[in-house]
Amino acid sequence: MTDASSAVTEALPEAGSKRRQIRPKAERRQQLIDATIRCIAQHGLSAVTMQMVTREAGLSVGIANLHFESKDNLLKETLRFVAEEYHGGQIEIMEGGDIPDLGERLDALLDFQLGRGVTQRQKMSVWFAYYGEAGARPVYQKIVSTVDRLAAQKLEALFTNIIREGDYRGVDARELATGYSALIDGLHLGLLVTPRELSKRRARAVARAFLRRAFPQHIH
Amino acid sequence: MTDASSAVTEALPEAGSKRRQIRPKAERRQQLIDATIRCIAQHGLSAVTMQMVTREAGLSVGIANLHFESKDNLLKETLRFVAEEYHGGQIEIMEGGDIPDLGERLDALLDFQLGRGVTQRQKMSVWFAYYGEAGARPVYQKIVSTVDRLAAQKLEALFTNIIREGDYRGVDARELATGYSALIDGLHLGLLVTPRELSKRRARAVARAFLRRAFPQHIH
DNA sequence: ACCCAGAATGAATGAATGTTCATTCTTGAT
DNA sequence: ATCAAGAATGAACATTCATTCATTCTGGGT
Repeated sequence: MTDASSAVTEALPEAGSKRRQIRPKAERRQQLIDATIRCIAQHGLSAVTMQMVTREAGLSVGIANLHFESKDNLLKETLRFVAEEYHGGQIEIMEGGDIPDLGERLDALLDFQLGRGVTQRQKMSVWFAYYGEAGARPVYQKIVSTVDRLAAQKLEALFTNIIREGDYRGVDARELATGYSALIDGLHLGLLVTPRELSKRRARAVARAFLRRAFPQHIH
Repeated sequence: MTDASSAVTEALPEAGSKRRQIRPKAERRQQLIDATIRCIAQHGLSAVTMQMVTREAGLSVGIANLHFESKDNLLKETLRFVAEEYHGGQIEIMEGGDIPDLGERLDALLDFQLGRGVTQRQKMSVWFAYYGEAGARPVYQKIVSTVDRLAAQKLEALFTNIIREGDYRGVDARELATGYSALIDGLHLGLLVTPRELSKRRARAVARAFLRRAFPQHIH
């Protein structure tokens, strides 16, 4: 027990902190999800491996199967996290009483949807990686459509209020909401796949022009 | 073995034609690309294997590496095929002298983009499967942006002509073309991921409303 | 000071996959 | 009828990956 070797081993601070740390389950789960997002963005969903994710997280391979039961599940939970983060942010703005002016609320929504947080390559990559698999994986479809439906309802409600306030004629809130959502999705796609041709600045201008054509009094 | 087992085996016509057929290279390539498209749509890009594709094509595994040098290459060529098919169709309509009336040409474009041929789940799945990987694979980005750029130019030219013809004020052809393309992409995404909430019929109505707001004289 | 529940590790395992290549078969020319 | 060119086959191989689990380690409770 007075053996010196164990003391030396224990005091090794060289290659990062090698020290094994015990942390609560929730924290480790988030750590792994974050690492998964980075891996998907950098290598693509189809190239992601468990070894890759756990190395990125600075953890061992066993831990991933301890907190998530399988790779499939880790990927599923990662999608759920990204989907809820995005839609949660949207919904907070749309139903938030923080911004009473409807025009300003539209602006805030647009800023969120095409702003720094969401249009990070990381997040967009994850987003579309899952969309790509959604056709073949009902689980992904379900996760996305669940949050999607709620956001669509809130957006439609916001548009309905704006139409009433501005007394706009010949505008269908539901149809316009579908169009606006599709437009934002399409712009995200452009930002991801052809960033050379579409800057964030221009994407914002395009979305703003769409809203201005529909609600000229509210967007200047 | 009193029965003529070997003769029976040879004459088995039951499970498709077992007979080995020799066909020209170009035909086999297309056969494999078609099978790849079906596999991606059904199982997702990340689940596609060479065995799966060759079985779907009714061929052996070796043949794929004979005509394409690797799996990577097969996938790359499949993307190129789909991309060129889609953009080629668009461009033909946009620059085609077949339809002199500009409003009708817009209609034809919309019908193509949201019509039977393109919105087959198969094609859309492939489309977005690659978009999902594009963030991590420069090769895919390049293939898509090459054809994309040309289509964008043609669309801008068409819009410019329409703006001149209709004497529309305060409309920027370039900005509108970007918006329209993004809208179509977003609608495809909706058709793929949430087909329950977005029918083809409604997608068409949404796109048409977008155009009508911009070019009221040309779309009725 | 001691203990132990359970967090963390990573080598081992078995299954799956891309690629190769020795062999077989088809076709058109001779 | 014969033959060569090359198209087609699929068992074999090497690699990679997800998952397991015997073992080690940590920190809060006593």
